[in-house]
Amino acid sequence: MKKILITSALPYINGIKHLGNLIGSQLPADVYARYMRARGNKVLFICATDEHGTPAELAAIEKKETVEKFCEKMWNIQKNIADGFSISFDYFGRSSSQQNHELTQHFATKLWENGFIEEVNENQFFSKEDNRYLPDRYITGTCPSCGYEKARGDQCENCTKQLQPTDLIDPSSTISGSRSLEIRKTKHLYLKQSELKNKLDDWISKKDDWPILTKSIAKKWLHNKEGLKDRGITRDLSWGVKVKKNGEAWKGFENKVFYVWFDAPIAYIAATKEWSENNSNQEWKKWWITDQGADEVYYVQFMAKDNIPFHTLSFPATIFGSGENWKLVDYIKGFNWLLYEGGKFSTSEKRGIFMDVALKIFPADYWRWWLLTNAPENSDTNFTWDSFQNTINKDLADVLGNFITRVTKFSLAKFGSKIPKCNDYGVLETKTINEIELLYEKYNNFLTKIEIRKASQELRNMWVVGNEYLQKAQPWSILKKDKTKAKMIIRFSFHLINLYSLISEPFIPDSCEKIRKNFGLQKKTEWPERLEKVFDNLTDENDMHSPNILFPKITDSEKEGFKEKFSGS
RNA sequence: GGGCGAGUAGCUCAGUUGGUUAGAGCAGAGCGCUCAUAACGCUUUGGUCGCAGGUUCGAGUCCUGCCUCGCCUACCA
Repeated sequence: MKKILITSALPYINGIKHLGNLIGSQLPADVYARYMRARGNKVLFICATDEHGTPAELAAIEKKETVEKFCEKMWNIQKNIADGFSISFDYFGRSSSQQNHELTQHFATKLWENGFIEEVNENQFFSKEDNRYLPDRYITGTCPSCGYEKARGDQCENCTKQLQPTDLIDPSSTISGSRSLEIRKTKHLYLKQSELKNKLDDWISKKDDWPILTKSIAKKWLHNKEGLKDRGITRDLSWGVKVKKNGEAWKGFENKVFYVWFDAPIAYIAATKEWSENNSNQEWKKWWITDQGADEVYYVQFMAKDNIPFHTLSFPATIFGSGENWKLVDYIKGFNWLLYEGGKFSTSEKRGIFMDVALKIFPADYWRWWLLTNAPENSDTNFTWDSFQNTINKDLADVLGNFITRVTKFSLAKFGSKIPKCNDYGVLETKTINEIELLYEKYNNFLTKIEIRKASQELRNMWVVGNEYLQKAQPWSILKKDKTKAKMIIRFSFHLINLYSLISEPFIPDSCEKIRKNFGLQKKTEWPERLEKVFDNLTDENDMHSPNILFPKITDSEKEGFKEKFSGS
């Protein structure tokens, strides 16, 4: 038994996430968590909302709510949606928690003591009308380079030139449109990542097993022309973690908060602490502090590629710089983008499918299956309705669902509502078990290595074996001459169904639960080392209930309707 | 411009340290079965592995150049 800590990237609080966000972190993390639990490991699967920053404040203003209230509401919504997709978090916390405030301040204090934080004077735009400092991208003006009138303070979208907000001609606030902006001197804390560059480089260089995507992004940031840059970790906002040192206000930073990217990853630790304290224990230390047990933990992070720099560099820099015994990540699984019908998912243009809407139109397992079998592990993946329909109808309805239906209906019609007795297996059954055993081993290997697509293919291959078996065994014709043997075949088939309901659980947990319920199969168990065991463990008293269609097919007209509906504004 | 990745059957992809006739799923064709969500099973048609050179007894797999696509990053001389 191993201890495995799993975190998925924190979803930002300002809105409902789309399917790309789901497959980029929470969903594959859930597969891994479910698998590792099923294999008898001690798993802790943690996530939280990322709540601080200007976008959250603005979203709250738009909704005419206080930012606290807004975040609480959105946290609930995001939590419910995650539940809707059966994401098996052990704890879903919030970056705004008391624990995160304290830990963030603690890290800042340690970094300061160790000389990895410095105070830097900067000029920044202040909008009188909005009564706030404006982040670069919230300033609009004319691009000095190409004359485009709606260039943002960080970049001109027209000519792609990188800009400083002070470069803009006739700048205005994106929030209010106000032109009464002034440049104010303000002081910020910088994390001296550059001084930790070699340490980070050494650390990453040793990670031979990391995916190319993860390592190449990290290496690029370390070795580009300017090297690893120091980064500002404070902002002039009110919503966030107050800048404190040793628990007291940090002189000169009384009205500032830490920048989200600094406090967000710390929230992995803080959320674990929340979880722990809710249970009135100190378990969290065993997961996060190396000399208190965490050195035995295998820690895996899941995220989309845009988050990789923070997890390979910034957060480790925070941990290294603290000089304390915090657990570092052991493996980072990064994902590419999910595209929608060849283009990008777009919140503003309402293009693509969002998590709340997805749950309203199809069961979670449909989405899980398609997304996981097509996980953007090696390159961007394109979601199309045609592919979705085809994959679901073929894999879930025809291969798995129909196998279950044909066994069930036959058994009900010929033998009644009890699963027939008779474990007197013959050559064909042994052969079938052996065949699945081979696939099962591959499946386990892929899941261990977090190769989601490949694992899903092996799972499907195991489902196919069920249909092949029935075709060869032909219980419908055997029944005419040897009723006992027909019973044996059907019982064996039920054992296959039982097996599928166990091992498919990381991918389609809701359906697996439904299957077990419908057939009165035994409670969920750990996965066996050897499969023979599973083919022996149905009791004689299992009833089957409503043989409803488990996976209704997606019709052409449904598909066409959704294509139209989600094509964007 | 630089960095990274990808270009393999109609489509989506897999191809481990270079080794005998290049694989899977879907789609197509034929046959079989009738328990089943017209589902399933078996057989089968598709590939000069982006292009051109090179290394090697032998390259989809290594090297060089080029072309196309995607992502990241920078516009410095």
